[in-house]
Amino acid sequence: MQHPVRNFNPHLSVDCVVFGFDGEQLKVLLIERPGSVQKSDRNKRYKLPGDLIFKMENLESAAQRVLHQLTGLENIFLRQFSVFGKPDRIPEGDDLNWLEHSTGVDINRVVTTAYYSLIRIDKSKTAKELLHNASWHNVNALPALAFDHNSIIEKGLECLRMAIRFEPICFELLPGRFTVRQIQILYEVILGQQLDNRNFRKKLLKACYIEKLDEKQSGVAHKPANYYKFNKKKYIESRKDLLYYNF
Amino acid sequence: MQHPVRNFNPHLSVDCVVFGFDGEQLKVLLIERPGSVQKSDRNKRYKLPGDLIFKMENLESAAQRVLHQLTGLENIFLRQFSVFGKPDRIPEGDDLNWLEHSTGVDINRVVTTAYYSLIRIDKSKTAKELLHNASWHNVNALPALAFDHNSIIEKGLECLRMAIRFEPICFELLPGRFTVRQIQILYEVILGQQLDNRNFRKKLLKACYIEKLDEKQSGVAHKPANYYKFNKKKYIESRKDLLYYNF
DNA sequence: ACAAAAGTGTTGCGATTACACCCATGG
DNA sequence: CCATGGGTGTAATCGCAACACTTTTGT
Repeated sequence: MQHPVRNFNPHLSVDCVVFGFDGEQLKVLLIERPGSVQKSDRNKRYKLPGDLIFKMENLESAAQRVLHQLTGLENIFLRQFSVFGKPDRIPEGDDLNWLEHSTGVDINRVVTTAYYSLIRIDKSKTAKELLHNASWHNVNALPALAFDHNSIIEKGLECLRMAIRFEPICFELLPGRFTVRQIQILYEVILGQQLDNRNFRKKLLKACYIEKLDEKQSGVAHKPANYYKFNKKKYIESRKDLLYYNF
Repeated sequence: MQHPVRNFNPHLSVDCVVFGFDGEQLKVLLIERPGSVQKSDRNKRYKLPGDLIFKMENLESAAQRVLHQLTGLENIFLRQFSVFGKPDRIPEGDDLNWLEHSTGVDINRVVTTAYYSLIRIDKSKTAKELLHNASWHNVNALPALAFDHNSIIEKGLECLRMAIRFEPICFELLPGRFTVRQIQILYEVILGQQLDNRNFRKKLLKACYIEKLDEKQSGVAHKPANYYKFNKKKYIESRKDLLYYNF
């Protein structure tokens, strides 16, 4: 938002649902709008990270730009999942005023392309280092957000749920080495359901791209868990001879 | 495209991949651009049906509008599947010239929201009744299209393939009553693979929303096939107690 | 020794696959 | 009576779900 006004396309934006996992809960990264704390929309002072795009900017680049500014990371895992373009999605009044004020652009309608993004909380700037107005929120306990951002998150989460059934993208949320338990909890919080640990383990470990490391937890007051890593190359190889449709 | 120029939003369009099924092949509806037959882009004279959207128009309404003009149908089955927004997706030159000329709008970049749509060929206007410049093309033998429309179709088809594995949306492509064989061929052409007819039949008919009718084919030189219909109400009912995630 | 989480196998069931012949009709 | 596609059943296999106890460590 520090860019010259004339470079923005006033009709197009991107919004990012940034998921993170702290080991227990699925988190979403929200921005607190600076000017909005005072008034009646106190309960809508949070929004998704996002921005208008530059006139000649790629949509995905715009999303990467927004996330880079926010987290300091590059090449973030991003997936486009929907477009939100109802003419009234930005209600007249405070939301609109804020947007026009903060972008300096006369806006009559914005279509936003929504991405979800998976990042490792430990790799991104820590809470204190994040831009002062960004913070992680539990996905199950979100405040009422600006614009239609609650529904964008809802839909993004649905798409994430669908996606993890088919592709091992969860690993984007985990540190490079992890225990089976960690992934299981991650699946559980994303799917919103408990999983049987024996069956989960079997299913997970039979995948050739999950590599057992020669390292164990230490300093824990119980049997230490083995560490594993995700081997992306093997995964991509294995996809080649995978038949998709089991009809 | 017969609307006053000033109502268009010059940055936003919708494009529709309209699928149809003639009993043998999966078809896509393409538009022939009027002015473009003469020159070097003779091989790119086809495009997807689509249009810029009005300044205050809903994206999906815009898609419905485009399809209504084209086919005469209302309430067409539509599903948004992606956004295409690379700044260079409309190459400088003929494509751009044509677009600026035909819309009367000065365009520097268009982001298009892509929908796929399923229609019953028999319900839509017949080939002769369709706007003179629209025609059905075999999805496996498409010409080189304008803009990035070939990749839009490709992705739309992928999404359709994914979708029919989970939802009985195929019926949108079939007449109200149909034989098992017809659906099987439809699945086969969408998935691009042969299916065992005994297994297919079992799987299909155990679904409670496929209703056997008291009608048979007549006038065929073999055992006449029974007709079935799709009961949408029963389908929606049955979804309620369906558990999605079989993890 | 105790608490706490890691790790391990088996069995039954339901779903999926593979596969070949008889049936009803029109010509 | 023949050609054509419609319609049917079974057996083997695979994958999934359910389920409880032993192991390893720190305190």
